[in-house]
Amino acid sequence: MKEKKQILVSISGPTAVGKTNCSLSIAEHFKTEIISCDSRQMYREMKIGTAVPDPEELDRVKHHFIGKLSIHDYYNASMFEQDISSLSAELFQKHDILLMVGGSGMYLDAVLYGIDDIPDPDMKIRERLILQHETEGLEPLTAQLKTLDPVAYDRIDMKNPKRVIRALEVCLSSGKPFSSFHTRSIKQRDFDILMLGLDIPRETLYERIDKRIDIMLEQGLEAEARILHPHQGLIALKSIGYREFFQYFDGKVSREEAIHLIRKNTRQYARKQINWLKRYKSMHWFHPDDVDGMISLIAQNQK
RNA sequence: GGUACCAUAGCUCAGUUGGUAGAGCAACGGACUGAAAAUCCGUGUGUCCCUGGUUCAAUUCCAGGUGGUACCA
Repeated sequence: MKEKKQILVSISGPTAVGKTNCSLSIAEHFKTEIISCDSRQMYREMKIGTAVPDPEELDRVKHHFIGKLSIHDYYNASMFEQDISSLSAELFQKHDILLMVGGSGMYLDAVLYGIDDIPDPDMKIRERLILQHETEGLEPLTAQLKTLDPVAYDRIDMKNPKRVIRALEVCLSSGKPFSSFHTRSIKQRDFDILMLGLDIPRETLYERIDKRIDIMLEQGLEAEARILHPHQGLIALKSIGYREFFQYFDGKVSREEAIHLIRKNTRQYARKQINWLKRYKSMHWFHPDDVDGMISLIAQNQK
């Protein structure tokens, strides 16, 4: 008895392009479930600013990973990759098609290619390096990396503090060069991955972004941010929509400026997402309204 | 209708004592292996309103036109 092909259908696209709506229709058509590939919708305290599907939408189709974390939890792309590996194994028992929906590029990479097994970050070392960067600048760190891992030194952007600190912390905690952990291989999986990308004209996208921000403000984004303000140092709260309100609460900008910044940063974020997604040669691009087109492409791939 | 002022990047405006121009805000391009909605790198995108005149050379000076603003009728 021949089994039907199992496909993980990834639906991605820039923020506000219309992923939720179109993925609900597709999931209903295939009577399947949705796994979120959105690094911020996982935090249950951040609902309005991350535009999670509303309760009625969550009721229509079973969603996974939304609200599974607290802002106080540590999480990363590698953990996401592990989570999706085990969850998909479980869900493919019931479904031949699974939807993965979201625009977090690095998480997508982790699913599509796998992510190398690198020792977990040692937070003490990381904090020490961050402190050193603040007090002495980037220079000593890049110099140290050059001796510990010349390969990484050549490969990594030496002007980017986060990259330099990351490489160094792995070298220091493992005793081996950071670059030695990179296998540059693609992980084999027992299911196919079909990449769908949503795209609309830039101008329309920006209109949708503005509209969405208006809705967030109506829904009480400011109040949500106010509650989270005491925790503004957390990584999760570096998110757009929150960090700008924190600047306002801290008296650094006016409320009007903060909202203006939210609009601008969201547009820039959307551009970066588009830029990231353009790299996937296997991406099939669709207008979000073309649900039928996506459904027939998925059906074709099942054969 | 008259007078004055203005017209330069997507927007607000600088500027060139005549040698084809630059700020802010926007916008755009790119990188990415455990912080990724993070972080980092890069780009001026222009018929200087139009037509003619003076000049080796006009976005700049002159004339006319067009559009705008203010005031007077």
